[in-house]
Parts: sequence; C-alpha cells; structure tokens
Amino acid sequence: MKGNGKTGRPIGFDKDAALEAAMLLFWERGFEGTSMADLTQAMGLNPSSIYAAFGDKNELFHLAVRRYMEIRAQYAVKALEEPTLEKVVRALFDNTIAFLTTPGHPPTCMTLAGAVGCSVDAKPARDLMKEIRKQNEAAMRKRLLKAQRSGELSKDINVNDYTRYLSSILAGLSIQAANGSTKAELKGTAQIALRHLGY
Amino acid sequence: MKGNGKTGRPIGFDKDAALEAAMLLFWERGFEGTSMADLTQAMGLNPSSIYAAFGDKNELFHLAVRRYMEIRAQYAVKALEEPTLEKVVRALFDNTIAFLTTPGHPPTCMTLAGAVGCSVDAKPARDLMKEIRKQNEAAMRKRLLKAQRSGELSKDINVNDYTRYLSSILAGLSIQAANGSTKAELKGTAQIALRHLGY
DNA sequence: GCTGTTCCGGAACAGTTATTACAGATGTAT
DNA sequence: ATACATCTGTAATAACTGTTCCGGAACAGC
Repeated sequence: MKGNGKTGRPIGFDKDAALEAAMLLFWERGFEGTSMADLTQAMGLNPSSIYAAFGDKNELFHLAVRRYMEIRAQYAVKALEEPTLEKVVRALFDNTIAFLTTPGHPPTCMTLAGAVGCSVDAKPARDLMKEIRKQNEAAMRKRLLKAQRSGELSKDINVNDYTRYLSSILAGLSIQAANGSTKAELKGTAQIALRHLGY
Repeated sequence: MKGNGKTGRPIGFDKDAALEAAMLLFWERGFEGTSMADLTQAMGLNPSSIYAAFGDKNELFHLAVRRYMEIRAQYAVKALEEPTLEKVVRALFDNTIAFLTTPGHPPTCMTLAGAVGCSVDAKPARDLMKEIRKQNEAAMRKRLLKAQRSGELSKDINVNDYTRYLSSILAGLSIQAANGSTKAELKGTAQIALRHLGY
C-alpha cells in the first residue's frame, strides 16, 4: 500500500465484481457463516489477492456492507425523497417489498442476516449492522420531522415513536420475507399497514 | 442409551441448570456463534458429559430451543388466551415488551438471534428458527380467526394478512430492542401501533 | 466383598479457521 | 534490456472446530 500504484504488476481481476460476489455471500450467510475459503471460491481469487486488495475479513465485510448500502439499499433513500409524506410512506412499503422479492439475492435485509446473535469475535460485525439500522432509522426520522414541520404530520404525534413504529413494520416485513412469504402476501400485509396509517 | 438407567454411576450435575446455561448462550450468540468450548465452560461440563446427556451440538440446540419455548416464550401463548380480542392484542404488546426488557437475557427473540444468515452447515438450525416463527404466527392466526367468528374482528379483514401484520410489528419490536431501544421507547412504539389498530 | 454399568476428566482426533510466507510471474519505468 | 514494484499461486502456519476415545472413578444390585 506504500507505492504510488503506477508501477509494478497490475491487478488481474475485476475488483468490483469480486466485491459484489463477496457482498452476496455475506448477505446470504452472514459474517460468521461465511469463511475465507467460501470467499476465495466465490470471488475466484486466492487468499493473498483478497488480502492485498481488500484487507482482512473484517475490512472486506465492511467494504461489502458499504457496497450493499450504496448499490442495493438505495431504495430506502429514494423513498424518503418523495415530495409528500403519503408518497414517502407508500414508496417505503412498495420499494421494500420490491427489494425483498427481487430474484438474485436473499429475501432479507443484509443488516438482519449479517449478524444478530454471534460470537464475541464477530461483535464488530454485529455492531456495524446495528449502527446501520440506526442510521436508516435516523434518516427516516429526519424526513418525518420535515413532514411534521410542513403540517403533513400532526404535531401531536411523537416523531421518535412514529419513526420506530414505521421502522418496526418494515423490519417485520423483512422477517416475513425471510419466513418465505410471497410478494402477494407481503403486499397484503403492507396494505393493512397503510390503511392503519391512514392511507 | 441401551441400559435401563437403573444401574451404574448416576449423573453428577443438574441437567436442567446445564441446559439453561446452554440456552442462554445460544440465545446470545446464535447457533454458529456458540462453540462447544464455550458451552463446556458455561455449562461447567466436559464434552463427554454433554454428548452423553444431550447428544451432539444440533441436538443440544434443539433441546435448548425447546426449553426456551416452554419456559421463556410462554408470554405469547398466554396473551392469546385472553378472553377478548382487544385484551389479546394489548397483552401481546405488553408481554412482548416486558419480555424484551427483562434483565438476565438478551433483548431479542431467540428465533431471530439463533440464525438468520448462516453457513450451509447451520442450515438445520436456521430452518428450525424459521419453523418456530411460522408456528407462532399460526397460533396467532388461529386466535384471530376465532375472534372473527365471534364478531370481534370484521369479516372484511383478511385474517392471513392481519396476522402477518401483527406478527411483523412484534418482530419489529424485537429488532428495535436489539438496536438498544429502552422500555419507554418500546412502549411509545407500541402505543402508536395500538392506536392504529383501533385500541 | 464383588460385578456390572454408567459417568467423569482429559487427552487426542481429523478437519477447518483466518492469516501469512515465499517463490515465481507479470507488469511499468528507465 | 535491466531494475524495480507489485500481483498470483501454493503451501504453511497456529489456533480453533466438533467429536470421540480411554483410563479410572463412582454408584446399584447381588
């Protein structure tokens, strides 16, 4: 890592593709359930190449999660950018369900599959998942506060509680999907949620 | 396992206490995050004693989960036994929150901490968790169907969707608690949920 | 007292874990 | 062409994985 990168033998593989493969494997098996041997196979690389390009397992996991957030989890960010509160909430549900039922990746949030219960060694990974879940919630809260200021959300409502409520339902949907619920079933669940929310 | 158990050296430890220790460890660290070495230490037993008394790691996990369901997770069963639908729903939230905030054990459902994402070796454990989550949901559905027959729940409501909706919120609360939410925060969340449910 | 059965402690097992060392290959810059 | 920097493949590392084996201890029934 000390060179200027303009000399020496250049890297012989697609770094993005390799990280994508690692991300998908971590997503499916979690941090602890994914071994370096699994990763070498899925990424098509030797251990040394992985360590040189991405660091150790923890750093690789970090990078994989970052990639997940930037490429896969933008549906939530996009939903919060909708102009009205109703559109925001509807988009949150629609996008989440579309995300959870997209073929080619596990039907769960990586933040739940990554690590919930885990060994002491994997605690950093678990804390990272927790941190991201809280960040997502904070982004939602920010949007709901804005809606409250604009009058779309009653001033009588405790935004913190309301945020946690919404966040809970969405996390619950992820568990539902992991349980094997179909897209139609998830939509039915969301419809009831939306009705109860007044939409 | 061939003897009649009436002869030979008797067991020298409290089987229930040992299983309780194993259950707590699995609850906190999940199936994969808990090693046999961890278990021998927590249970205060040698490997041979564990294998003789409980079978291998998979069987021990099964027994631990069974103990969890019988001793720790009865709050959900009890809630469903309430006489009216409103009392059932209120008890589901109250009991769940009390459960999640009880000191002495992790602030999550074992069915979520046990295994969500995991290696292929741990798939049986993950499937067991999924199976139990679905069983819990089936019990809720049964109670809601009864409420619909008695007229407490509108016939226009799709009970399957309604069950999944309730189940989702409760699972979401468990994630909330794992995120570090306090009892007061969980109660605030539940209050909004109850209001939206019409209570 | 024996005899038979079971349990206990600890070492040993083969396989896997993440990680690194090393030799050779492959490129760039001069 | 030569020197240098980096990457790649393989093999080794030490620690840990779940599981089993074995000598001896501890009990029940006779």
